[in-house]
Amino acid sequence: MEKIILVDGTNLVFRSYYATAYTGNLMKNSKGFPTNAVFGFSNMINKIILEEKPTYMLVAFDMGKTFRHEQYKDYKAGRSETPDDLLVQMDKCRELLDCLGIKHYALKNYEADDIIGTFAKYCDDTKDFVGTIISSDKDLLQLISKDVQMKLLKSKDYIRYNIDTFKEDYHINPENVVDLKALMGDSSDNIPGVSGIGEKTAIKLLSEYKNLDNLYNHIDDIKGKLKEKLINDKENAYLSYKLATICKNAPLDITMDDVKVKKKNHEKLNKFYEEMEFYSLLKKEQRSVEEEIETEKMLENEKPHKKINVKIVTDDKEKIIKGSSAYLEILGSNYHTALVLGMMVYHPDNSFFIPKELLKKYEPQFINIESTYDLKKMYVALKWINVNLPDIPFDTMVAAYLLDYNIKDDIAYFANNLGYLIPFYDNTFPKKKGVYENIELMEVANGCYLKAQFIYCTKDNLISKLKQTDNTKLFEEIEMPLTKVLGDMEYDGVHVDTKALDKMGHEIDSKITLIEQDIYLLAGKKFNIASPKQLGEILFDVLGLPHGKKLKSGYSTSAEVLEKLKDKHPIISYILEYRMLTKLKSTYIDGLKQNIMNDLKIHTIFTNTLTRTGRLSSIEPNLQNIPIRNDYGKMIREAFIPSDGNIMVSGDYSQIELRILAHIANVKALIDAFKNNYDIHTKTASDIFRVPIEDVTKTQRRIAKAVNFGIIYGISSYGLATNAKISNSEAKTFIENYLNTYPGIKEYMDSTISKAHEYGYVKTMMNRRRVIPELSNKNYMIRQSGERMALNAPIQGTSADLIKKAMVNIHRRLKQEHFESKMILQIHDELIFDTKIEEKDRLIKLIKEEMENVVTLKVPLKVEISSGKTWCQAK
DNA sequence: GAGATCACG
DNA sequence: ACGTACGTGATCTCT
Repeated sequence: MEKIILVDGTNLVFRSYYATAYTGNLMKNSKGFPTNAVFGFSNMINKIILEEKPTYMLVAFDMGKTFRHEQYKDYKAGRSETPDDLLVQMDKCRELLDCLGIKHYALKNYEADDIIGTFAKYCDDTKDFVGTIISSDKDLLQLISKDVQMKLLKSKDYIRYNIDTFKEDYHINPENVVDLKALMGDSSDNIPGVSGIGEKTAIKLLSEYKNLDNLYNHIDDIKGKLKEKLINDKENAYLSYKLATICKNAPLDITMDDVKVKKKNHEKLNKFYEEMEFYSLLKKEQRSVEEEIETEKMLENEKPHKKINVKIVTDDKEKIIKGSSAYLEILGSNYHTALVLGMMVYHPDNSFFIPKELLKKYEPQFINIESTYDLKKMYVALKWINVNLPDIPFDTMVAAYLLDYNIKDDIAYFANNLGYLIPFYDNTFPKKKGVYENIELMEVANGCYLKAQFIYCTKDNLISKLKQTDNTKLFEEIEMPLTKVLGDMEYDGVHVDTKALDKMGHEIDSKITLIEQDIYLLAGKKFNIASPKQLGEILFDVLGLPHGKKLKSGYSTSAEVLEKLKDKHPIISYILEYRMLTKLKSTYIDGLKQNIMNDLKIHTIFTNTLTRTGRLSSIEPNLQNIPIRNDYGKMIREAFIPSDGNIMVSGDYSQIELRILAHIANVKALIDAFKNNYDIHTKTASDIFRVPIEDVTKTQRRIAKAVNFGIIYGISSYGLATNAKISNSEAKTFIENYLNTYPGIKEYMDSTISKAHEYGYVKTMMNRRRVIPELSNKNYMIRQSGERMALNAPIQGTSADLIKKAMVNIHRRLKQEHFESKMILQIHDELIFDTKIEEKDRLIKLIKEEMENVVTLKVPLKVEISSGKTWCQAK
C-alpha cells in the first residue's frame, strides 16, 4: 500500500500571498521581484515533505481563468481578479516544485479540485493507494473516504480529518459536504446557497434528511419561515449543488507513475533560493545536504575523514607562491574582538592553512598574496595579533560591491550566487544559546580552502568586469587604498571618557524615574511608555486626544504627532522628554559603553560595501549618528576625547551636495553664489521669491532650504509640502519657480531620469554605478521612488567619491610627512582627527588643502575647520 | 523578525 | 487616483 499526497497548489499560493500582502509591505528580492507568496509556498511545501516524507505527491493547480463549469462561470468570475504580482509568483512556485522533484499539474477547463478529486477516486477504487489531501478549502472535505484523509489547513496549524473524525465534527457524511454547501453557500467561492441558512441550520437539516433531494421530497414536513426560504431558493440550492460538486473523472493525461517523487536537484534548488534571496532556506538546504552526505557515509560504513583534507602547516617551511589568494577565518562576528583561527593561502600549485600561532612566521611571505575577500577584516584582525599585512591589490568583496553583486559579509552568499558551493559561516560555526560550539580545525581549514579557491578563481573575471564598467580607476585608486585607511581608523579607535558617560547615565536615570512618575500620574495608571501600542491607548482612548495618521497597528505616537498635541495635554511634553532621555540612555550611554574595549577606546567598523550610493556606514557602534542637534545630545559628544594631551580637529565640507548639484547641472546662478560665498539658502530664496537678498525673510529662507534639500532628494510636491509644513499647491508653485529660475536643474533632472530608464542605472562623477531595478517595476509608486533614487544617487554618490578620495590622499600624506596625528572618524561630509597639539596648524592646512582640492569643479569646495578638547567642542 | 521610533548626514 | 522626500543603524516591543 502506497501513500499519495495531493496538494491544492493554487490554494497554498493564494494563502501565502494574502497572508502577507495586506501588511502593505510586499516582500521582494533586491531586483524588485515579488516573493512573498513564493516564500510562504516554499516553507509550506518543505514542511509537507518533512512531515509526510512522501513517495508519491502531486501539486494541482487551476489553469488560468478556466472553470470547471463553463456555463456557470459568471459566479466564479465574481472572484476579484488575481493581482499581477501574485500571477508572476505562480510560475516561480512551479519552478520550485521542479527543483524538488515534485510533480505539478494543471488541466484546461478543470480546477485543481477536480484533479485532486480524480486522484482521490483512484485511491477509493483501487487497493494500492491511500491519499492525503492538503488544502484550506473546506470544499475538498467531500472527498474524504476510508482511503482518503485530509489535512485542513488553519491559520497556524491544521486539522487532520479521516472519515471518523470528520463525522464526529460535522455530524454528516463527507459526500454530503456538497449538500451542505448547496444550502449554506460559500461567499468566497460565490456559491449562493439558500439565503438565510447558515452552517448550523444546514447541518441540522442534513443530519435529518441526509441530502438535498430527500430534503425537498419531504419539504412539507418543514414548517414556517424555513420552509419558505427553502422553496424560494430551491433553484439556487440545486445550482449551488452543481457548483460545489468536485469532478472525479477529469480526463487526466498523467498516471501514478508520473507523480512519483523524484530526487531533488540541489544545485537548481540552491540557485532558485539564491535568486529569490531566501537565505534562511538556502542555509537549511545546505544543512540537509550535509546531513544526507553524513547518512550516506554511515550507510556505506565509510571510515571518517576519508575525504582529502587540506594541509595544515606546523612550521614555516611552506612557500606562499606569488599570486596566491588568501582567506582569514575568525571566530566571532566583530573582527576587533574575534578570535583569529588561521589563514588559508591558495594557489593551484601549493595551498595550505596557517594556524594562528604560525601567522607571524609567515608574515614576510604575505607579500605574495594578491587577492582576498574582505581585506579590511583580514588587515584589522591581523593587526590585533600584531601581524602586519602588506598591501593586497585585490579585494573581491569590494570589486563585487562596485559591480552590484549580491554580497553579505559572509563570503558564502556571494559564492553561492556564482554557483560555488561554500559552507555558510553560521553552519560551520553553530551557536548554542549565543555560545559557539566546539570546532574542528580541520573542518575550518577545509571550508577555508574552498573560500580561498573561490577567490582565486573569481578574481580575473571581476577585473575584466570592472574594466567593462569603467570602474577600474575607482577601484584601484579609491576603494582599494581606502580599505586599509579605514582599517587604520577602526584599529586606532576613539577614546571615550567612561566616567563622564557613567555620570551622565546616573543623572539621566534619576530624571527618567521622576518623569515616569509624572506620566503615570497624568495617565491615571502605570503602563509601558516605551510601547507605542500602550501609549496610543492612553493618549487616544483614555485621554481622548485627537489622533494623527494611523499605522498598521494603531495610531502613530511619533514625535511629529506628539508635537502637535503639546498644548492639548500636559502629559505630552513629559512623554517627549521621556523618549529623548531613554533614547539617550539606552543607545548612547549604555549602548556605547558596551562597545568600549579594554584600551578604553571605541572601535567601530566602517562598512565599505553596503550602501547603495557609495557612502560608508558605521556599525557596532554606529559613530555616524552620535547626537548633536540638541543640548542633551551634545553632552554625549563631550565624552568623545582625543589621546592624552591631544585635541580634536574636524574638517567639514560646507554644502557639498548642493555644490555638486550646481556643478553637475551647471547652474550659473548657483555657481556664482558659491563663488561669492553667499548663504546659499538665502540666495535661493532671493532668486525664487524675486526679492533682494537683504529682504529675504526667515520663512522664505526656511522654505528655500527645504526646496534645496528636496531637489537633492528627488523632489515631489507632496514630499516638500509635508516637510516644509506648507500646502501642496504652495509646494508645487515653489518647485515651479525654482525650476524656472534654475533651468539647468530641470534639464539635469529630465536627462538623468531618461538615461536612468534607458540604462537601468545612474553614475557618479567617478563612474560609480547604482543599478535601480525599481525603474522598471510595474507599480507606479515604486517607479517614482526609483526616479527619486536616480536623481539623488549621483549627488550623494559623488559626495562619497570625493571624501573617499580625500581620505586616501590625507592618509598618504600623514604617513609620508610623519604626522603622529590620526584620522579617526568619517561622518559622510566630515573628517575627525585625533591631533597632536604641535601638529595642529600643519594638520589643518593639510586637511583644508586635500579636502578642498580633491577635484576641481565649477564651484569651489569649502571646508570648515574647528577644533577643541572634545568632539563636542570641535564643532 | 518586523514594525515603530529616533539618532545622524 | 494613486501616496511619496535621499542614505544609514540601534533599541524596544510584540507576535
